[in-house]
Amino acid sequence: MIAEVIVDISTSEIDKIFDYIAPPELNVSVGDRVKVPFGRQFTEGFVVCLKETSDCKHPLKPIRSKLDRFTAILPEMIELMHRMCREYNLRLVDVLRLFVPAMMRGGRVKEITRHFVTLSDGVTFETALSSLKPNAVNQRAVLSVLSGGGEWAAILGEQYGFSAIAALAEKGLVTVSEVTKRRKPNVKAVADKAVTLNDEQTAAVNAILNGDKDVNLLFGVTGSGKTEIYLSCIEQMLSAGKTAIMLVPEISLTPQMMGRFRARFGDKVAVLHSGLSDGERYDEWLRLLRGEAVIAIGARSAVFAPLKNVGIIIIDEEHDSSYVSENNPRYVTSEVAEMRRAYNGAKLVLGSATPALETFKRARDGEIGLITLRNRVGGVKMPEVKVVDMCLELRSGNNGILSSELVDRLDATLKEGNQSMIFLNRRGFASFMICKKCGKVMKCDDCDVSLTWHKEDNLLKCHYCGRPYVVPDKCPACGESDMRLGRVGTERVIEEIKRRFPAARTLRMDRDTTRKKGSYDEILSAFRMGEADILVGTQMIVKGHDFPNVTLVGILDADMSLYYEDYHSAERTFQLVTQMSGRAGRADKEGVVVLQTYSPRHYVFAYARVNDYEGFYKKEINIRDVTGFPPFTKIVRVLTTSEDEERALGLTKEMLAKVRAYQKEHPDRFVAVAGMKSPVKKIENKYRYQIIMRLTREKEADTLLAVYDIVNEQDKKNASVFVEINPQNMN
DNA sequence: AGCACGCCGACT
DNA sequence: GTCGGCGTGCTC
Repeated sequence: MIAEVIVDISTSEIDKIFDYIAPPELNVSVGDRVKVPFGRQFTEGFVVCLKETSDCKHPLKPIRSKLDRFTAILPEMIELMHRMCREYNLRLVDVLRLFVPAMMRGGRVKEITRHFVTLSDGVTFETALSSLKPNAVNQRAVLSVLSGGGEWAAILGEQYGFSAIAALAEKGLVTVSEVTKRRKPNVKAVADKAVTLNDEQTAAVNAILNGDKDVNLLFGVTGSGKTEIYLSCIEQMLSAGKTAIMLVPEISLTPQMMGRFRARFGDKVAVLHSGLSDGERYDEWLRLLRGEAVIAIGARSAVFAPLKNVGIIIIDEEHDSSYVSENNPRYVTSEVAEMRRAYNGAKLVLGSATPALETFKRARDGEIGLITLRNRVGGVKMPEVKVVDMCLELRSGNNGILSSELVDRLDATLKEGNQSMIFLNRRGFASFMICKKCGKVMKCDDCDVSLTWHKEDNLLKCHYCGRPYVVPDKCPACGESDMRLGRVGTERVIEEIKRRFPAARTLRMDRDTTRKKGSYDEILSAFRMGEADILVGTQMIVKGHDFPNVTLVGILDADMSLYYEDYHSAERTFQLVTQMSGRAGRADKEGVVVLQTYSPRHYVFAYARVNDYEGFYKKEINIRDVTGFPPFTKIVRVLTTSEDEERALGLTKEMLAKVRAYQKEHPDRFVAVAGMKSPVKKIENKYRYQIIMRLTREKEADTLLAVYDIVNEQDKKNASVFVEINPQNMN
């Protein structure tokens, strides 16, 4: 028997299938991890196929051994690997590595074994006791503990001494057995109220499970009870003997969220997220593989959960950008979910209050089902949104960060004893240029996208067509010379608040204050417990946490994401404002949102103010259509990195020439092609150059393959090239 | 990724 | 004369 093996070394030169002899006594099967001789050493590898003959010219070497007692990779996942490699032009190994816990590779797995003591077979408490000397006090004590069932040797030993256990074992009265113990993440179940679904929810569950579409968008405002629908769907799938995968954004994987699943499903749930130790992660993964757990809940990588017979995959907050992995094996979670769904004939649910434009378009086009939830559970009202024009503030003499409206409301909220949240929209490192007087933002004439300031050459550049612009010394619209680069920090906001409200207790949450593990939850629970009046933070305070006493939400510099250099910016801003608004107010307390902007008349705010997603969608999708951006086109970025700048530049130029030649042959397939330095020129001592192109829908799959071919045929010594479709950011 | 093979400079 | 520099080529 011949085994096709993929060796666990991540280099493009080695990323191919190698044939090995599979000795019959090893009983190798597809999906096993094996140790194989490779060159002059031994390496780990994955068996991806078994066959009778090999067409390899060299003599084959035999597989040395199996690495695990179980088959680590399901046949379904081997097929998924091939599909992902084709789709995203990835390395086989890189994809396989996604399928197994990192700790398993390189022989680092340690199953914790503990010694468990029981009375030996055929020995009763009484007979054992009678055979002991009366002065064997500790041995007698151990026996009395064991009469009520077994106990861990560590616990018995600590209390009565290990010699007592050894003595009893010596006499054959007790048996010490090695038991593998699972490290279970500490998840406390929270009280799971027996909830009866309302009519809308019942209809949704029915549509998901029995509707004519296998993929459904569950579109419902925050608070419309989506989680309850998920739980109910999963419950029904389990009783039909199927398994389930529940995906949530990393940041929403809070103890409360997991607690709810644990309360409903107990040990059938396995949790997979970055907060687990390697050991916990491995054990949870193994519980899924062995079928001891049948629900996987986790962040995007949980889409690779080793579950057989998947009945339903749910992606909550479907629009969240964390579902697209940023680098190396780059994949889009919903697309992978669709592949697994198709394999198993399962259901796929995409849930969101603010779906990605592309998803909503698919639903409107009838490609996937659309299930709309119109009502909030308990009839909670959406808060009132006040849009404050910061240009007016400036003109009336307030050039601070906080508008007078926000200051007044903060004051009132403090006096009422309620809490406020202030959200600072500071994303990425890119800076745009804005006029402090009229709010004019520098944009590309060709692309209608904000320009980004490049420090090294002091130029404004368009990230989509590469066109450079000179930094203006005065505003082209109003002549004002006070142009600024947008960017404020959370520290400055806190300072400002301290200055105005010395008595207010504040908490700050951003990347700096949450660096330490667990500090994220600490800050949030401190705020929930009322230990502070005002929480100031970046993106991370946005996600679904319930703070019953928050009645005021301030959004500073809403323009920051509006004029962020990519075409998503309006969509992102809408999502942010909508979600942030969802934090203000509860059934018994009405909430207010103060939104500060230099562009008060921007259509995003007009729709966000009244929570009109569909209105926003119609407007935005039309703009995308006219300007030729996704979902009507595909943006492809070919990023080349190398420690040698000349090498990166040379490779980029070479590939650019080939792309241009291809473009000449098929002009109808391209909107634009440009080559440039990456906005962040150097990361980890590697120079970065990129080619950005926009593909029309005309034979886009073929064009993409052609681009992959151009990349793959390049000699990539001392450099690496990777292709990204619709990148989330272009640093 | 490793590791060997291979062909040129300063050392006991 | 040798030890050792790391360029490049191969791994079923």
